[in-house]
Amino acid sequence: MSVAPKRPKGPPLNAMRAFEAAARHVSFVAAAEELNVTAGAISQHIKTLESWAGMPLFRRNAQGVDLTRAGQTLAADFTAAFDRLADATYALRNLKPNADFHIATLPSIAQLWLPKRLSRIRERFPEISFSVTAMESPPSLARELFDLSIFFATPDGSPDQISICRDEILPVCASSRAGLATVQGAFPNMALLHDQSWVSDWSIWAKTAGLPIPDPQSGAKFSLYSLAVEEAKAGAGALMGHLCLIEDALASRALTPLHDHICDTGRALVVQMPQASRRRPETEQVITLLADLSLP
Amino acid sequence: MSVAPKRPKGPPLNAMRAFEAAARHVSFVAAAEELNVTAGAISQHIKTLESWAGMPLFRRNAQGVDLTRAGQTLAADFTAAFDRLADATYALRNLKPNADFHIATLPSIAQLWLPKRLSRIRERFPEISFSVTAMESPPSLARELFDLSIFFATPDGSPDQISICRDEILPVCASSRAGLATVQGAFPNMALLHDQSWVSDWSIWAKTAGLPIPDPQSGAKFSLYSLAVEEAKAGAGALMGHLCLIEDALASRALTPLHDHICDTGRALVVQMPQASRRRPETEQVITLLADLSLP
DNA sequence: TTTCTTGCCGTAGAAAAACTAAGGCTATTA
DNA sequence: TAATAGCCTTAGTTTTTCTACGGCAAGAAA
Repeated sequence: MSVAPKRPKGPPLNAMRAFEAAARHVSFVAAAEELNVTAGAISQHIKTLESWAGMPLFRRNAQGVDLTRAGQTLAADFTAAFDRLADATYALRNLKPNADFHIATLPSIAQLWLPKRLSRIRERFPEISFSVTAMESPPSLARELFDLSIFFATPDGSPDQISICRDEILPVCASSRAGLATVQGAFPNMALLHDQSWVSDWSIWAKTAGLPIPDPQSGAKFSLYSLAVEEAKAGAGALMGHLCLIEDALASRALTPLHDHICDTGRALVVQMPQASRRRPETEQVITLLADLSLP
Repeated sequence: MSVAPKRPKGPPLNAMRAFEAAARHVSFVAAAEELNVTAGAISQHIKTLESWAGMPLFRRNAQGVDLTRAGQTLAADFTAAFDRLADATYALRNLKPNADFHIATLPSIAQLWLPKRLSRIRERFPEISFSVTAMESPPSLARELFDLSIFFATPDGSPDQISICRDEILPVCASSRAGLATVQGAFPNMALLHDQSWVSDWSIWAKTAGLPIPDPQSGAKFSLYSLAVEEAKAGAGALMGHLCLIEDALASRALTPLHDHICDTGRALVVQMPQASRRRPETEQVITLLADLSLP
């Protein structure tokens, strides 16, 4: 006769959220990044949930995790539930008229492309504060409270995204060294500069240009593209330039093309917004201002 | 140029849950009871949410709370979301084959009606542990992890509930005092005994019996009906007996009716189960055993 | 092979969140 | 006029959650 004094407690909400994120990403580290915590925290949450359920939900392999049968069954339910909760959260946030407008984007876009546009946007909406969060890969707008994300991507035709311009690349260097580069036999006749996460830029360009480059991954690597741009301006070598990111440097003649072949990477600068019901009223206008080409 | 380093954080999950419960009950204390915390905790959660949202969600009046316009808008969204989450939670719990089976019921039912039936149920399902949680009012099975609730209620014809027997009352007292009670002019000729939450029992019976009782709310009040039953057995006075709760005492002649009028309160002993998708597989059989009248 | 890298685990201590307890205030009920 | 019912606030405690960091195992690279 066990007369329990307390109502049965469900599992902790935070543990459920951690499980949902981990299941969706099939990765503890990715879930941790989404939730802004360490992977250890995710691991503990999931252990809590597993011990509540009395069975394992993930199989831990050395090179990653995957869901058990039970875990798979649950993941769908939890994702549906947290989707609804995200709806409610957006609704809550959107009640506030002048809440912060959050933009997620690549560090390079944040530094090289956005500032000019953002200042015009701020002029247009002086009462709203615009926050920019830099990250390496696009957040899920179904889950995180961003009002806009701007990344290089292959457009998928969804009505929630708008393609601003194609991602076109061509080699550039400091104008002061431009003359020297092309006269010799080897191309380019100087060190290569790379962004750490775009190390294959030179190979891609070389292939479409039909210009064999001996060792297209050699050279200095920078964790931020803007650092590589600065180095290039300073004459440190040749950089594979993404047109939309170096428009200023080209206009001011700080950088000069090393070759006239422009390679289209097939991707584009894509602005993605949340599903219609979650959008801030300003969204459309902000996008118009972002896409506007008539900049000073 | 505010480049925020961190992803925007949503409101704390626990605050959302507290808000949802408070909005549904339109009461902080009721929400607190459902969530097994104090009202102060709910109050703080809601304040957290309100400060996150930047606007009040509840209006605090001296005799209770009510939702603001904004709060009303949100309540529906949050309730939908937590309903889904409850689905997921039930699914998680139901993965475990022999998880505890939780029954919610009135203290009086738990003490006077359930034990006999429960022991037969335990015989039938020796591998499952049955927990009984006593509470004053039925929990929401859409939200709390109970597998069954048993309360006095007016049946509403839902397929998720089964009516076991009508709630019929008649006055009783210790058999040793039965002869004395009815001979005098006043009825009953002894002190009245009451359960604190059923103080109008005597009035209800008196009205249908056509027997005026001078002061039907006077007499000793007990916080538990079973205490009143014990007192009655000990000869302390007359109790309004609920037939299904005193069946044993009547059978053993520890208590004797003081009058032959039986009053139907219009309510019934109702067993309620969660919606079909959330039920434990044993539920139907458990109910059959509960409803079975052929008891020793 | 050996070494590097990636991703999860475990533990301990630190930080943050949540909860309780207790005293106050206001309006309704007796 | 008192008692009751609800909510509030504050302070202090308890519980939860998080980070930091050393470990381990498997696959990739040298």
